[in-house]
Amino acid sequence: MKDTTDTYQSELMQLLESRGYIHQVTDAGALDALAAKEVVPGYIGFDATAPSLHVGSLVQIMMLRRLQQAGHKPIVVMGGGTTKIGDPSGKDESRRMLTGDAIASNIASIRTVFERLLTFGDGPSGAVIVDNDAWLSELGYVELLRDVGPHFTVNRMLTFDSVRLRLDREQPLTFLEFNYMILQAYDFVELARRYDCRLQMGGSDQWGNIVNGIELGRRTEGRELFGLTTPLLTTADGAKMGKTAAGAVWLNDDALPAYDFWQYWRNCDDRDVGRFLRLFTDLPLGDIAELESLQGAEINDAKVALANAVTALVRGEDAARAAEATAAQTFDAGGAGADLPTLAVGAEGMRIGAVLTELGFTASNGEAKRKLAEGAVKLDGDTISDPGVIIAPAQGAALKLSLGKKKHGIITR
RNA sequence: GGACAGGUGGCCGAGUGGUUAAAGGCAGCAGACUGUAAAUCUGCCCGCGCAAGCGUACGCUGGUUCGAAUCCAGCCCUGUCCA
Repeated sequence: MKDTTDTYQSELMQLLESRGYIHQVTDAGALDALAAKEVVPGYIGFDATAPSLHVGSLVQIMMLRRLQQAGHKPIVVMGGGTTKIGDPSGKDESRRMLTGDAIASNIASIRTVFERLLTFGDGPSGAVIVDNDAWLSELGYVELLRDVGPHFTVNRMLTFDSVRLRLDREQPLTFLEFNYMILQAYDFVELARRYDCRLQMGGSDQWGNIVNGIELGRRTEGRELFGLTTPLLTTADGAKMGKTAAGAVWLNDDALPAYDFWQYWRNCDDRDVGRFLRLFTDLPLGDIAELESLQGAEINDAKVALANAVTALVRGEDAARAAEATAAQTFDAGGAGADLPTLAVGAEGMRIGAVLTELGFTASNGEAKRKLAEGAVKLDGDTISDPGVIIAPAQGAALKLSLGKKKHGIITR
């Protein structure tokens, strides 16, 4: 499963392997051979529990992009149907169920990101997006039992981690959730029927679900299907990707400002730069090797390149350029860039603590006062420590308010 | 159904009647050092209030007491063992 880069024939497998996407593959040799001779439609399923996906899902999205770059057909499966059930994997508790309306609106919103990263169309390698609710909700119970039921033994289902963990801990696992793995397996088979889909990809935690689909496909359709998982992505200091104290790093424009998105990448750990460049940008491997080899402070150039490239992909070129320009003005020139968060106050001004909280720099008035006392707050470069200060910019003027070195905002009237 | 053990701040985990907004650790924020990195050291770390101060908080509900996270009763939940 490793060190096979040289032996892969297909562009797809070479691309995935060389950029670090592959954790496990069901039958790497056969998949390689298939991808070398024909267009392979492949899919990844996405959750519809929130109006935006976050950085934690970006590897999967990029993998679909790679699939398309290698000439194959990416299928985005929105889990409208399965979201009604909730994947029990990796959780102790049941997920709350969403209404159909909420799911539909989440899907519409999530879709915008895919439109940036994939090329949709009817061509052989045109991306498609489908909602598994389309077939799952029409499934007849008796029909499903008869077609799929005989191929799953409860004995085996009980051995899956997602199920076993709950049972071992005597936590309830509802019948509804117990069926999740069956529906996901069914998805794969249904996609094989409708789109000739041969490959399912996903995070390493999806391995069991993916293998189920492959087996179901072999038993019901007599077809060989393939599965491929990515390594579990963590940052160099061991945290899951995409979550910061301030919240998730959302992909959608309206869920997180582009400047903050850019900063997330700009501030990544030195040790992550090369890996992230390979996974999340289209830069050629040669360029990446060069950026990665930068030492000391120069590695910051690589971080900027990373932030620019990822932001351009996910948010668009303009957003990336604006974010970079703002960062340069703010950090290098000590000024204030246009992309910084801005707050307009009335003629009567606003107490400084309230301004900090309003900008989202501090969580409460109390925290704002503590930061003032610590000497962390600067107004136009001058440290402010008196919580009684009222900020009231003159008409048309703009003041730069900073908390620490990284959080900067603009106050206008 | 029975017997034990336990439910404390974002997480882990001390605390068995007052001096406890609650030790310690992790996470987080800020300062120093740097490179908007890591590591290290230092400070902060429930909310409201300019402030004096006030309000909430130790599973839930009631009780004892001048005073309870700490004692009592009932209930809910979790873990381990028995049936």
